[in-house]
Amino acid sequence: MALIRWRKISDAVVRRLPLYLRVLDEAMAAGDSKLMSSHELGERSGVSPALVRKDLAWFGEFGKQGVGYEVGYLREELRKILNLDREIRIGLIGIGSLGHALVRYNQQRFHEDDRFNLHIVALFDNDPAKLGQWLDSMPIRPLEALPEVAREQHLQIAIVTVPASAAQQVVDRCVEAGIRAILNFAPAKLVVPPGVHLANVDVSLEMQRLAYYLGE
Amino acid sequence: MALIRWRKISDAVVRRLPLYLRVLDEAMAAGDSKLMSSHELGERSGVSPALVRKDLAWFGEFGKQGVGYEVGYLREELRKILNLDREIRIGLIGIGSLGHALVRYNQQRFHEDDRFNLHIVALFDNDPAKLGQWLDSMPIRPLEALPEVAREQHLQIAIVTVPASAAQQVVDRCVEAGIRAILNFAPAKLVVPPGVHLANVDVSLEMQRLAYYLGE
DNA sequence: TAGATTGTTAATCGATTAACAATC
DNA sequence: TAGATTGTTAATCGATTAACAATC
Repeated sequence: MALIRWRKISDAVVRRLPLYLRVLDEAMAAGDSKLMSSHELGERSGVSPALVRKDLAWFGEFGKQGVGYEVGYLREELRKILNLDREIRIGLIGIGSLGHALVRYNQQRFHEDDRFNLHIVALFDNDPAKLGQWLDSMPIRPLEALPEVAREQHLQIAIVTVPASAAQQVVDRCVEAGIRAILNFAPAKLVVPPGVHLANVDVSLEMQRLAYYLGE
Repeated sequence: MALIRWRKISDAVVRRLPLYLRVLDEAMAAGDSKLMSSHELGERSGVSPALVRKDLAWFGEFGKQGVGYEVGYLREELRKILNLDREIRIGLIGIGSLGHALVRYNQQRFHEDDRFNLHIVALFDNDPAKLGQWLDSMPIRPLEALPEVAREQHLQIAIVTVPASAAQQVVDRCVEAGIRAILNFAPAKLVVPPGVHLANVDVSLEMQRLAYYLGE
């Protein structure tokens, strides 16, 4: 698989891989048939069968002609491709109500599923009232501790849940601390240098987008 | 604008309109120049100038050649196009920690900005322990009250923050209650009939997607 | 073997960009 | 007027779909 990565995989493809993985996880949990065709995998993930095959083919040959894909095997391969076969350690910056919700959700998921490897392991906030508080047995630290903690705790992803006005500054600090993947919830257009990956979850943008369709 | 809607506007276009609106809001708040070119609007929203002009042209002629777009005017037009020029009433279903966070965020935004018209006005949850509780001066009601409340309160959007296992059922109830726009936070592929619009915010999908890039 | 489904190439579709006449 | 920028058309680019030989 790494062999084939010289050709850059488009973002549209990468976006669908977790969708496929989820379907395989569900099939595994439900004890469905050991085999799944691109037709069924596509059906259950909302993607055409041809596109499923094309997406997977970027990374290797995982199926058997006339048979389909072996659920357990394809699932393991997708986990490797997405780097989800090992623990990924995450720092969360901004411990407001959304931050709380994300920590809670993540802890639950992490503890009830031993194959779920995304793990929030460090919390940061600059509000003096929050410093010293603990959440899920993690201390809330000042942002200035980020470089040190990032190194010691091997943080690889940062989740940013601070107000929009502080977000760019916080992201800059993350980049300085060597973090190369950031999930931003602040409603702001942020800039990161090449090589750093930024994903945005913008709830108010989604709501405004939905409002458009009310006029139809 | 409504005149031109016989030709269906693509989802990619609709997705960018709130981006433009946000830039105009910010320019307005900052008291920037009264005029903005497609170049600047594009720069600040991360879209090419040509695409900005093309997107806007679907809805009318809002600019002046040689001059640009009048910030206040274009903003008002975009608000109309997005139906954000009047109050949009929203029901929230599933009052867990994420639901709490969304209510809190929405109330704050709604009260501090009198032009922000997206308003969560009704709360639902089926957990008996939560029924009878109040949140931000709204009672938490059972889901079975949805059809009645949707009618009385003129709910137009539903936000779904229930567990994945309950999400399809909840969405079906929303549709029955006449709601035609749904924002789903549950990590599940949901099905809605034609004419109903579904937007998904899937945090774990975004995280898994980011994890991919850690391998580069 | 016969039937089914993959991996892959060619065709299509749609979205973005480039270019420029119109015009403020 | 001269310079600038829109609205719009044509060209390009990339992503999806259709089709099918390979093969299990």
